[in-house]
Amino acid sequence: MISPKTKTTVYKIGNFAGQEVVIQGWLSNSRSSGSVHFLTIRDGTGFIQGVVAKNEVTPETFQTANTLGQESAVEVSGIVREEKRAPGGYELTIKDLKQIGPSENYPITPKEHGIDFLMEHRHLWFRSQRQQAILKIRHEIIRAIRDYLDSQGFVLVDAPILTPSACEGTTNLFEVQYFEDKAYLTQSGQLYMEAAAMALGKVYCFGPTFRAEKSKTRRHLTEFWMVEPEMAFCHLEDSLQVQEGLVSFIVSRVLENRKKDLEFLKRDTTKLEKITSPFPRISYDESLEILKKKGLNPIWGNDFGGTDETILTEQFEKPVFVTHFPMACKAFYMKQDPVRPELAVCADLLAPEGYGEIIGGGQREEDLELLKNRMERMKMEKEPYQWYLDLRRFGSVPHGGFGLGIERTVSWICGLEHVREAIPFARTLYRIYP
RNA sequence: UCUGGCGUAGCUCAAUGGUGGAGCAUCCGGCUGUUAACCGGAGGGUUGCUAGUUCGAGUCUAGCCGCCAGAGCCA
Repeated sequence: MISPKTKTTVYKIGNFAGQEVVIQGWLSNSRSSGSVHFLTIRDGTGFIQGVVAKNEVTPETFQTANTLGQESAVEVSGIVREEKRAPGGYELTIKDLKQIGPSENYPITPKEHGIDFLMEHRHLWFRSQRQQAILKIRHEIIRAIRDYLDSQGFVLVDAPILTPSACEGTTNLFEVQYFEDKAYLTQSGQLYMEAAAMALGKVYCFGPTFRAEKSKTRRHLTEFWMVEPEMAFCHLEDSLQVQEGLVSFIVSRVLENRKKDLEFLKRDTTKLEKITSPFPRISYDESLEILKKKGLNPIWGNDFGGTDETILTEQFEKPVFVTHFPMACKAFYMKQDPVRPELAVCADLLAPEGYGEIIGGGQREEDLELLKNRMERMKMEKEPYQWYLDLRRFGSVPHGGFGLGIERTVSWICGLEHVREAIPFARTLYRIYP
């Protein structure tokens, strides 16, 4: 074992210029020029090139450097040296090298690979620099969400994953055996958050949600993460201000703390720098006018398709709120507009650059009779929802909230082609391995 | 579920209906500044599966399987 005193990480290596340090990591790539081996070592905090020269190390160490396979686990000891040619500014002149865990025939070579192969090897793929950058940005986004909501006085209330019935439809739920009964994996914690908001005022849940939809697009996963804030004594405009505050805070924190990762992903950060409060608001009716001017033929009452969203968001540099959708395309709990009952008091937030809907939200129907009537019209069973109707029987207040999709947000901020890269282990229609 | 596309070496891809190849990876050799290093050599194949057309099928036809992109639905 090499002395643990000088152990450090690639991230902190600049503090040790001229000194001998120990790095523990993996060999991500190697090259050789005969008497000099160049080993690219990664340790989770960064990548650094180690140089092993034949006349500076023992023959055994030199031979080890020559035979290490890609992704071998190693412990190296070497002198930190400033090096203008190195991408990180520093190199390691290796003095000693130990193989901790061997690796032979690593499947992901330094050449291009197809997406199916990479997804099949997801457990190894995210050792790559690109995937590490995405995972770090995802972490920063989640941290920013919690920091922001916590600082605004929200209380985290965990919603159940196993639920007795559907929040919305029933066809797109994963059914599981629950002892003698059937249960479903949650598709939203929102109804539970309404209960929590009546106890604590401002709450949010953060967890996985599940949709058994047979969707096969770059924006869909069957298991994805959502943050769902819910607020009592809240009108639509209050909720929109929380949303634009949250989203602009997320973007600014990623720009502040993960600039290098964004650069590695070749993300155009000038577009992200424009994401500041407030965001534009247009009504559903206005959005149809915009689509008509662009030569499309939208039908009033229908939800947007992917093309509609792309064209709409191209009109704005910031995310845009589309408010007051027709009741017909929204869930039973949405509050209907008192002036125009065919509309819901709701808003979706569409991300720029064609990334589509990242938030859906609105005010909830707080009137017991209106809610019961609507459930009857939609032929819903009322028995499983008695607890939910209780919220309207005992001190009902105007309230609302929203759900922000984590993977779509990560995908937008990172500039990804597909949400499957925005989550560590993606679950899609045809993939549940690894 | 629907529409379109693809399936050839471990990986990424070539191959007019007529002897299945290249680059990378692997193994061997060379090189003291490489950056997806480079140079020389070697091994590596039930062309997704089944049936059919044909003197002859990786190539054409049908069915099935797998994957990709999009639609619907949604965050």
